[in-house]
Parts: sequence; structure tokens; C-alpha cells
Amino acid sequence: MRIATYNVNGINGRLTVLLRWLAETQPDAVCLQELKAPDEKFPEAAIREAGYGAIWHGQKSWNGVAILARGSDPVETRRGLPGDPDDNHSRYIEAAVNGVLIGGLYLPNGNPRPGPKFDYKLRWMERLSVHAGGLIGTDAPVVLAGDYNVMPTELDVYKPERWIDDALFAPEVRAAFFRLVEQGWLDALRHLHPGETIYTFWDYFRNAYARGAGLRIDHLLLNPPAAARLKAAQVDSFVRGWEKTSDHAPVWIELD
DNA sequence: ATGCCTAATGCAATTAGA
Repeated sequence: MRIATYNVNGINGRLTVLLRWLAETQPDAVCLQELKAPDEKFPEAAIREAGYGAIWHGQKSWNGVAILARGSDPVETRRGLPGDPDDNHSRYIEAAVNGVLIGGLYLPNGNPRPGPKFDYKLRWMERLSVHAGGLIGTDAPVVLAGDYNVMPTELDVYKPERWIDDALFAPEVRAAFFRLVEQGWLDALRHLHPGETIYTFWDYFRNAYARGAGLRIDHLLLNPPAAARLKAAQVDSFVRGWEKTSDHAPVWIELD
């Protein structure tokens, strides 16, 4: 079973690229982020025609997350991260697909730091940790997949010294990420590729993809039952080279 | 310190991304 995460940066502006990638790689489940569309503008018919059932939590202009399942309908278990009734950003959706519980998340960017957006990011990470703490011990496989907007280590940044004050790489953000991981989650890509330079995002600016100036910020975290079934993990970086593409590439794992 | 690029909104220029 292949489970992928892909920050599409606009589901409608990206539909051609998304459908091409689905047709070429046929993932079994997909978490999408940055739909940048309200619920009524989600391209449900086109995605169903491509062979995928879907659930989504949209929002006008910004944010928005979805889960797709090839040949079935995801069984929604939650929309919205608990812990703050005043948080109206669409950044979390959760569903069961083929016996695997999948949480799809779009963690706040947090820039500029310091400031209210950075504070929101840290609060959101604490809420995620609380929710994840309730999922880690599930007997079934659980996968928390999405755009975490965090580079965990220096290996995950093309120029670490330039990012140290940024909300994606600041010490307190990395510490919050590791507090989450230390509940017992496995960073699937890093686990299977220790020491390897892996990026999932390349800025549109300054020809970053061609220069190899990337970041690893899209992650799949696995609870122990999921980790026991992990066979492969990769980035479909070739998609970043397509026309009219997202600034993120799809990332996926293969479970037995 | 800012623009470099891109999407959405909505039709110009702003907001946000990372």
C-alpha cells in the first residue's frame, strides 16, 4: 500500500499536474495540502474520474487539506485539530483507508519570527502533539502525513546557517518536532535514508530546483504498527520539474 | 532589508507562501 503526501499549492491551478502524477504513480492514498479553494470548488468529479474517492476540508484562498483513496472512499474520522475552538484554519483531516488511519496535516508556516504567526505555529504543534499522543498506541497502523513546515536537522536544509532564524528551522520549532517524534513516531524517509540529502520543497525564486537549493519539510510519521510494515520511502522529485508545478514534490511510503 | 516567483482574489495590487 502506497501512501503519499503532496502540497499542491492550489488544487485547481494544479489539477493537470495532480491528475498526471496520480495516473503515472497510482498511489493508494494521498494527503493533499494547500488546496486554496473553498469546499464547493474542490474538483471532486475530476478526481473521481481518475479513480479516487475523496474527503476534503477547504478554505477560501488559503490552507485546505484532503485525503484521496484509490478505488474507495476514505472513512472520515476527524476534521480539524482539537484543542482550540477559535482556530478556523483548515489544516487537519483524518480518515481510515484500507485499515490504516491517516492524518493529513498542513502545519502553519510561522513566519515572521517572532510574532503572532510564530506563536500560532508553536501552539498548533503542541495541539498536534496532544492529538498524536492519543494515536501513537493504536493497534492499527497510523500515519501522520503532510507539510510540517519544519526541517528537522541541518541535513534537511541546503544552507542551514541562512535558515537558523527562520520559523521553519528555529531551535524551538525543531525541539517541538522532536518532542512529537519522541512519543515513538518514525520519520519514514529519514529512517530508510540515513545521511542522505533529501528535499521535498524548492522555492520558485532564483531557480532553486535547478540549483538543488531545497528543504525537507514534508514528512510521514509512523506509529510502531505502521513502522513494522514499512518497505520503502521516496520523493517523486521529478514532478517538481514539470510545467506549472507546485513548489513541493510528492513524498510517499510503501507499507506491506 | 528586500526582491527574486507563484496562486488567489478579482481586475489592481495585496496577502501569503517558505
